[in-house]
Amino acid sequence: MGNRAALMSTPTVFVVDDDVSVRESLELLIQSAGWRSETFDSAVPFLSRPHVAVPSCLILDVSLPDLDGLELQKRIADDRVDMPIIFITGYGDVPTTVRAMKAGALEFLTKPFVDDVLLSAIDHAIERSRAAAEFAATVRGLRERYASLTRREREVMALVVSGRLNKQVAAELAISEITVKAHRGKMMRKMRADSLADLVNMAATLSPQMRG
Amino acid sequence: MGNRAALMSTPTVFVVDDDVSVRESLELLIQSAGWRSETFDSAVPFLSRPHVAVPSCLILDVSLPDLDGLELQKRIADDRVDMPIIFITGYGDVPTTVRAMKAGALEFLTKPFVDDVLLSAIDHAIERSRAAAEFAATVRGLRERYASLTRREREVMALVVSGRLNKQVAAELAISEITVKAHRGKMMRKMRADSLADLVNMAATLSPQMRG
DNA sequence: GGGGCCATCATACCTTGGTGTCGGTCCGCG
DNA sequence: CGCGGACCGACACCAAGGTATGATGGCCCC
Repeated sequence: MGNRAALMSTPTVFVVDDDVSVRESLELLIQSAGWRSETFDSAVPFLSRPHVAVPSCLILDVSLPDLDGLELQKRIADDRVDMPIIFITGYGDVPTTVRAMKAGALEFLTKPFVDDVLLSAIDHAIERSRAAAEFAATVRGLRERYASLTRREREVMALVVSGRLNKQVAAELAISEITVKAHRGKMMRKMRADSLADLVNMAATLSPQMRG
Repeated sequence: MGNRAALMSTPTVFVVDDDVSVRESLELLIQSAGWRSETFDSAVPFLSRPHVAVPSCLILDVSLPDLDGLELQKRIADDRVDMPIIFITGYGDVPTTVRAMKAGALEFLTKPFVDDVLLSAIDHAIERSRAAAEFAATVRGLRERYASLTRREREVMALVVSGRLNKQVAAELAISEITVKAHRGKMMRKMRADSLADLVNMAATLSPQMRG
C-alpha cells in the first residue's frame, strides 16, 4: 500500500496560451498543486504532441495565433474524449461562452481568476478524465470483441438482445434452430458474456457502434 | 388522418420577462410562428401556473424582480424536465452564462437578438421537450410497475437482471428454486416484460430509481 | 490441392426456464 | 374472527437454452 501512490502515474495538465507570462504562472500553480504540466504557445504544436496515457485536462485560451480555442476544441472532440477542457480568456463575450459550453467545455473562466477556482476546476476535470478514460477503455474492448464476430454472429446477437427466441431467430434468418444455437454459443464466447443480461448491457453500450 | 393536426395540441412557449415591451414583441413573434404563448412579468406567478400537458419551453430573462432567472431555473429543474429554458438578457456576463449553461440551459441569447435565432432555438427546445416528455412518461410507467412489486419480487428482479440463474437466486435468497420461478413469473407479468432482454433494458432505465 | 474459416444441419443429451394447480404459514386489517 | 395478500413450497409437464460430436459444402488463399 505504501508505494501505491508512487506507482500511479501523475495526471497531466496541458496549457495552451500565447501569453508567456500566463503559461509560466499557470505552470507554477499546477506543479505546486502536484500535477505534471506541459505548456504550448499555440494550438498546432499541441495537436502534434502524442497522446498521454494518464488522466489529463486542457487549459485553453480562447484566442490563439493559429487555430482559436473553439476550433481546437472541435478538433479534439472526437479524438481525446478523456481530456476535458477548461477555457480561460481575457475578454470573454457571451456568444463565445455559449458555443464553448455547448461543445462540452467543463469550465469557462475569465482572467483574472482566483487560483482556487481554477484548481478545483482542474480537480473536477481530472476526475472526469479518469472516468472517461475508463469508459473509453471498456467501449474499446467491447468494440474489439464485436469486431471479431462474423456477420451471422452479429445478426444472431442483434436478434437475441432484442428478446427473440432461438426459434424466432431461426425463422427470421431462414436457418435451422440448431444452427442458431451454434452461432449464439460462439458469439457469447467471443463477446465474453456469461449471461444474456450481460450481453444486453454490452449491446446497450455498443449500440452507437452497432448501427454504424 | 385529416383532422389529426387539429387534434394535436399546440406547443406553448412561456415568457418570463419584467419588460412589458419585450413580452409583447415576443408574444407577437411566437404566435406568428404558430405557437401558443403565455407571458409573465415575474417568476412567482409563473411558478403557480399549473403544468401544461403539451410540449413547451421557457424564454427567461436573467434579471427579474422576485426570483432571478438562475434561481427559477433551479426551481424547475426537477419539476419540469420537459421544459427547456432559453435565456435572454440585456447585459450578459460570462459567469452567469456559464452557470446557466451548466445547469442545462438550451440557449443563452443577448438582446438584441435576431428573430430567426430565437425561433430556431424555440424549435429545438420544443423538439427536445417532446422527447423529454416521452421519456419521462416511459420512466413514470416503469416506476409505477416497479412500485407494484413486492419486496421479494424486487429482490428476484435485481438478481435476475444481474445474470443470475434461478438456482443461484434461490441460493442467495435461501429459498427454493420453484419459489424463485413463482416470484419471477409474477414479476415479469407485473413489469409487462415479455423477455429477459426487455427486463434488463427496463432495469437500466430504472436504475436510478432502483437504488433509491 | 490442401488448410482454414464460415455456415449449415443433425442427433443426442442435459440443464434451465415457465406455467398450472394445489396446499400451507404468517400477518395485518376491518 | 375471517379475509386477503405475501411468501413458501411440491408435483407435473412442456418449452427453451446449451453443448458435444460429427458431417457437408462453399470460399479464399497459399
